[in-house]
Amino acid sequence: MDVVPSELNSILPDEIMDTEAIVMEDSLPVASPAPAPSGVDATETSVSMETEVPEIFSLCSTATSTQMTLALTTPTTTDSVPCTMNSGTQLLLTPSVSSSQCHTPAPAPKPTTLVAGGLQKLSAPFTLSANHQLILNKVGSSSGVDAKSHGTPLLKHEGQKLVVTTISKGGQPIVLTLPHTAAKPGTVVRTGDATVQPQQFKVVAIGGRTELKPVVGVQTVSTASQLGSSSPQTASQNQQLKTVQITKKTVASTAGPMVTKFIITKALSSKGLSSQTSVSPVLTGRVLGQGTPVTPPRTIAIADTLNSASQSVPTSKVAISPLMSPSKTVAVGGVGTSQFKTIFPLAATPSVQQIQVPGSRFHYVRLVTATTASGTAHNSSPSINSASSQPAKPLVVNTAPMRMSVPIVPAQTVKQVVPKPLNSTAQVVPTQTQQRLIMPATPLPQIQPNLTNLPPGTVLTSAPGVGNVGYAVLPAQYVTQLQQSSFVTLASSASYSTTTGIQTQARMPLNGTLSVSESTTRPRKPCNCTKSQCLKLYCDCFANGEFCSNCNCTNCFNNLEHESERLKAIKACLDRNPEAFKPKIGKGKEGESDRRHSKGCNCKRSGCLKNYCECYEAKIMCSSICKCVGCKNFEESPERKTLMHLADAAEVRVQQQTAAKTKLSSQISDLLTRTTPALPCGGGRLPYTFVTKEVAEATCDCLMEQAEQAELSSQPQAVAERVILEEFGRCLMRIISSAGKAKMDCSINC
DNA sequence: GAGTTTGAAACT
DNA sequence: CAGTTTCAAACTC
Repeated sequence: MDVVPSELNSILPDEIMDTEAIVMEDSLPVASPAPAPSGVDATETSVSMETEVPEIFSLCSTATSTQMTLALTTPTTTDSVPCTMNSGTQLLLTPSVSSSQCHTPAPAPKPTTLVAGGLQKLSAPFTLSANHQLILNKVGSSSGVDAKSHGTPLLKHEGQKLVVTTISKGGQPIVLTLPHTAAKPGTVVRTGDATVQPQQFKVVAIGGRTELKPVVGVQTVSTASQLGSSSPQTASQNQQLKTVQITKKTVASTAGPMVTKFIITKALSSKGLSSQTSVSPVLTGRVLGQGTPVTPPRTIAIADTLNSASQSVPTSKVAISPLMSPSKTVAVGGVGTSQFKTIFPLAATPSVQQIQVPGSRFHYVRLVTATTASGTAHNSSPSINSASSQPAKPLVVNTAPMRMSVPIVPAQTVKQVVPKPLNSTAQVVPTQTQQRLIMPATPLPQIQPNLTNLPPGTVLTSAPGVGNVGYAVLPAQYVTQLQQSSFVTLASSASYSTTTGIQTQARMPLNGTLSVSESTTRPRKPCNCTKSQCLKLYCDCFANGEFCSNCNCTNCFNNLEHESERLKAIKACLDRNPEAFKPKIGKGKEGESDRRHSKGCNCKRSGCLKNYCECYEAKIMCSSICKCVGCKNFEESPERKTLMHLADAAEVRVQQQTAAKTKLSSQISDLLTRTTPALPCGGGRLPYTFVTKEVAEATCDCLMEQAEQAELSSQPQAVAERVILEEFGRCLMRIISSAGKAKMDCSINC
């Protein structure tokens, strides 16, 4: 069987699956290139906006009498995952392995692994392993059979084939048989051969869960197709591959040390304006767990801590956005209009579900607080408390599942959310029993009728003691701001900040000064609305589902202080146009350009060659649906070409200037570094200005004093010089010591 | 920076 | 749905 079942395909969104892959080398041979399955239309891999994710499967590869549980995510409190990245493109993780987790064939009352958890139907709660992450189970053949009999998806190796067996929604087994030869990203290769063959999987984060899905040829075809390539080979040429390599050594495996290597390959289209390329991908921590910060140029944010306790996740409908993976930041659209969704990694991996409503620009996130026990999320502890104390009155959400919408952040707001471990007082990643999710989310009243009073930006929290579902809804820019600003504190033990407080934090960092990140990475230009109260689509902030922040608007109601007004305005806009908040730039019909204005422009005097024109502003050409007059924004337009050349030239100049400035700054920095003494403790370098005129004079005085004393005591010249030099050395030490102390004091005070 | 132009949004 | 008004951004000087 060489064709992926449609059920499986349906859960593999192209945008997610095309761009990521994990290569598992677990004493597994490297596979030869896998031919893309023929006769499969690449479009089949596309996923509807709202996708049912029927299964989470664990991949259990049979290995001869060896049993290994391999967690892709950060292990738990008992496991540590050293994480390194080479050349900024590869991340090496070395998780320890529990040898006895995966293969338990018998059903457990409180399943702790996927294998033991039974059928992983989306609609039914399931239990993840200790760290709530995908577990690759390497089991013996006999164990695999047992596990399969319990409905656990298995990844079996049969010669040259990798068979992923699971149960579809309809109860039908889904068997994914991998081609014998598969060596390319986006293909799945079997496991277990002595010959090294790359087995590649795609990490699919679904609603907070990360699933490792084998990449099959169909996906490869899709990728190639999307990237405009006619073959997988061409596709690979057009892609930049970001690889996350996870190396695992079994520690307790009965089979002895094993090395498992995962390679998460992020493919980026080289097409500058394509939706796949506008942003460096971010792999949130669900995939790999606690990670070491990754260095540029390509940042792969590895998620933070994970719980060790079992958690259940009531999964009903998990949205896989066709636009992006939930665990990464993906550009949608093109320059100027690209939109991004930033999804935060959560500690409780399976507890965030994303749901996208067809036709909606919002991505709904369902956040379910996981518990430490095997109970469902409905029994979870509250994730965010102190709702009553918040002036903005965050709603206490009942236990019913609810959907959260996530406004997509405009292109300018693209940021790589890098969850970084904070100190004890600043913790973004929730603890084991609590979740703190700050999610760019906006509830859509028409979809969430019981939350019609929730305007975008409302922070939803669960009440202490009664909450089981924690929601935090914040405008997208807050997410990015909060994420990038280290001052954000989401301590699990502290009371959750009020909504007003959060907003204040977003606008004003805790230290009272505008943070560099905020000032330099502000999502977009501030608005200048004066009459619309920023509650009409005239306001770009409002139109983008964001709060006004650092804007120049007057009488602004686009904030948490005016929730009700804002909600009404949103509702009014949606009443007028249900697609008011949808991106205006989207994909056109088949055969047309990839991007086009959803409504078309109506320009009359600008020739569609000025930024008045929304098409031109979005750097796309006018299409047949435009009603513009005298349009010059078409492919062969000489005026357009001239403008483009001018724009390119201007861009080059800007880049050159930027490069020159950077170089100058670097040189200055080097100069300062070379001219400043190093602290004895190695804690940095002192500013050269520490040697002030007064310090120099005092030093000279000391030296002169020593010289005079030596002279008075009729010391030989050699002795006098030595005394003077010793005094000079003491002076230097005092200067250094004082500087270090001052620096330390400064750091404490600051 | 003030004034003008422009086209989308809002309104009728 | 079309015409008009309002609005804020883009643009010009």
